[in-house]
Amino acid sequence: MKQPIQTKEKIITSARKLFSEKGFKGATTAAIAKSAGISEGTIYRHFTSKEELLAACVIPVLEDLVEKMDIDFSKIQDLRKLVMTVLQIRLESFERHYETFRILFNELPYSQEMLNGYLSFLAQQESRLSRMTEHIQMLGNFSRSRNYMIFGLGQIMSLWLLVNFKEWQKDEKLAFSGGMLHISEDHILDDLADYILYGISGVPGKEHESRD
Amino acid sequence: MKQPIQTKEKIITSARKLFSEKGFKGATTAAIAKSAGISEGTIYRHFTSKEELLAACVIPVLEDLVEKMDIDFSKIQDLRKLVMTVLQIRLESFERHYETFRILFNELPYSQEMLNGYLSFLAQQESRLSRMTEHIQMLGNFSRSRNYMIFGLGQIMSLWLLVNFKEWQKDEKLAFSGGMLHISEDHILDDLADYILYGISGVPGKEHESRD
Amino acid sequence: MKQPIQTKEKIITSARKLFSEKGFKGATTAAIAKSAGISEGTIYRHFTSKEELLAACVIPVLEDLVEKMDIDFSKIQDLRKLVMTVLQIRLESFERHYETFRILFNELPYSQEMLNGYLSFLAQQESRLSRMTEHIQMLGNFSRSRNYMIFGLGQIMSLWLLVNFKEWQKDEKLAFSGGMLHISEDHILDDLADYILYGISGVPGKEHESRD
Amino acid sequence: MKQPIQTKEKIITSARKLFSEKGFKGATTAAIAKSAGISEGTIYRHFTSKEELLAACVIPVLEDLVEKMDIDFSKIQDLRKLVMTVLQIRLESFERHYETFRILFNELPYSQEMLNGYLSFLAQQESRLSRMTEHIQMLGNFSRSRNYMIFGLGQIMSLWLLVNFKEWQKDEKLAFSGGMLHISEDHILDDLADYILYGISGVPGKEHESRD
DNA sequence: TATGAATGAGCCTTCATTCAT
DNA sequence: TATGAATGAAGGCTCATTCAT
Repeated sequence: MKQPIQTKEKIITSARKLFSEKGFKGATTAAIAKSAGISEGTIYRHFTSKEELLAACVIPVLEDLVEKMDIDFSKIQDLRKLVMTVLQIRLESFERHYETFRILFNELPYSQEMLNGYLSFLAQQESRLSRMTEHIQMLGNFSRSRNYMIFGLGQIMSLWLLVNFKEWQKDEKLAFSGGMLHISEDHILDDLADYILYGISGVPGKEHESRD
Repeated sequence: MKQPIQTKEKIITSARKLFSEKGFKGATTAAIAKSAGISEGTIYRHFTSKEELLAACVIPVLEDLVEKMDIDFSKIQDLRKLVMTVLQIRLESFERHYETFRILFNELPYSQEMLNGYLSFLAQQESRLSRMTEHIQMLGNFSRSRNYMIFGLGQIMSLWLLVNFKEWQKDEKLAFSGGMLHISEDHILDDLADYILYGISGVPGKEHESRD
Repeated sequence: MKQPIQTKEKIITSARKLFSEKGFKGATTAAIAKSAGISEGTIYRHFTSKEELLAACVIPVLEDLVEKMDIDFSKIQDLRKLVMTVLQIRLESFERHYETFRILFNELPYSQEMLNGYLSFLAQQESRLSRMTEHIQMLGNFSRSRNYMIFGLGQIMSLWLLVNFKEWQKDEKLAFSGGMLHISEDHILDDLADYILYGISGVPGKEHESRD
Repeated sequence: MKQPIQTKEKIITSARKLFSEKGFKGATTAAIAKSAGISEGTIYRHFTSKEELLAACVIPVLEDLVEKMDIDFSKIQDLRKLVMTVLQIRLESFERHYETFRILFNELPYSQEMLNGYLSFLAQQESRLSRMTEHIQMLGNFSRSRNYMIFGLGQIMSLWLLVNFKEWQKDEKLAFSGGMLHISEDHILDDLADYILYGISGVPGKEHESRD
């Protein structure tokens, strides 16, 4: 028996790349097979359909994420550190699994299955987040803004947009200068933490800077 | 003469619906024609290609947006009010043109043309936003956080997610209860304004509420 | 009543041009209507089908030809002159009705109807040619080569090719230099008459020239 | 492995037949597939487009012709024999590759590509023909008629017409009796050679026959 | 008579999937 | 398990023809 597992992995890797670049419908099984260096028929030895292959591209990453998120935040006593930690984990995930997240976010609207999958992922995170929120309140006697969770998701989207802009620049697909959006990567997580904690009013007591 | 304009509008309306539901590739010209109650060939008397039809679905809305954004913010002297105004306009746009924005955001990654179109739209808004930011600073002696623009985009995405959740519920496509995310629509813009202004630390001096 | 005859003629003229350029299938009714400056529906006021329009392009010219050929060759007493006359008439026809002949020859293979039409035209000419042949023999005591009629058709094709080469050059469609085929138009009919009368052995008694 | 080569050949054979009968536009891929006993999609595993299939029908025959024409005429010392040889080769080509030549001649006017291809074929033959002509002159001290090449093409067209008449009769597509044109196939090449050498004045010294 | 919007059958082409080897 | 030729159901698009005005 030749390495069937390697073959399966090769297919998934190629599929992930092409699904992310061209979308689910835009990536043909022929292109995937060619990119994986195998024949078209072989795909159907390992997956019963193109849809199943799509799932195989996304699910393991999602599972990996759940695992990665399994951190005991209760040990973190500094609120800012806690926020930073969460942001860092997310940013890292987006960067490491860029292709998978592109697939996820782009196909989500068309696939009830993926949508439910992702929402159940969010639901799993919910209790964790609730606990974290309590922890946050305890730490800083902060008000918990109503609707904070959806605002938080939006914040996460900032990170996702950032990663996308970076990837686009890498591919030189974009005449776009990050400059237009005044993105300075060096401090982005610090700034985002400040923003989350204090909004545009800034850190209390800290001198107002006029930087951009 | 039969009503040529009505026909064209019917096609665009049907196309917008189907493009938004199934994506550009997923919506077939046959389905669009059927939904519009006309024959497939008729589409091609009004548009030279499916791509052109897509453009016809998106462009007028974008132009409408540019117009809608043409507000003189300098007259607004209250910072909170200014933030609320911007958020309200965006939320209204998302709600009124839900289908078009779905198309826009979902096809953006695959269409260099649309991407460039949207980025140039953003660029147009940039100087306006810069001026507004200065105005903001003047109003409240607020620090302008570095990277504020990308954070702002993320905040806008919160609104976009909100509209999506609402539409999904409307279609009963979703077993999802907004409750999971603790969304209470009544105060959402108020809360978001607070969040943008002061972050999770909340409005200074205001009693911390523990509501959700 | 506006000039319906003019309209009909305009349609035929445009159709002739387009059928000749693009072929019957390649010329669309839309293009014909546009070129004629009328609407597509109007074509069907004057012709029941595209096929009928094709016939209307070809038939009048064919009838005109029959008329033109109605010359009393018996009065011509010089054989060379007789041959020249026939060639001249044909060349003139090809030049004047270039478009129609293009249609005729190009669509002949696909249209049983046109083929039969053209063959019956040939058949009509047959008795005339027979009489002419007898006349020829009488004039010059020439042998009548067996199969002379099909050879004669081939000779006529030389003229047709000539006209085509000229038209192609006119359109600059062709990098082709008539030079390659050593065509010198000035003497072409003279030379062809010589060729028909004496073949490549040349006119007896005449000095052999080494011209090209 | 199934027989891929056989399949490709089957497609070409069917395409050649249908292109020749109905023309390029008149022959549909569906009809070709059905005639070849394969599915429509299979055509596109072997050819990237209908145009490429057309080329595949024509090119090999043209290449075969070039090869066939590679005869050393200098060894032929009898002029009549030389002429006969050339005519025989051409007639044989027309008969063997009847379908291909029909395609070639019928599509030539609409395809710049095929036209250029065929003209470059003619150009290749030109130097050969020039040499042959010199050879002819040497052999018989014959005059080289100006414009001989285009007249020669016309003569070749005689053969082409002949083959067409024969094929039409074979298909019983034609009420046409070759008799009308007084074609007697037995001696046709002999007669054509005579005609080319001596025109309608006939072979000098030979009794004038009054046969038809 | 003239219009031109509408039609719908049919064209070329693509692509996920199957199956004999 | 792997192959790759074959499939056939669409897909986007064209165009001769019709018909209400």
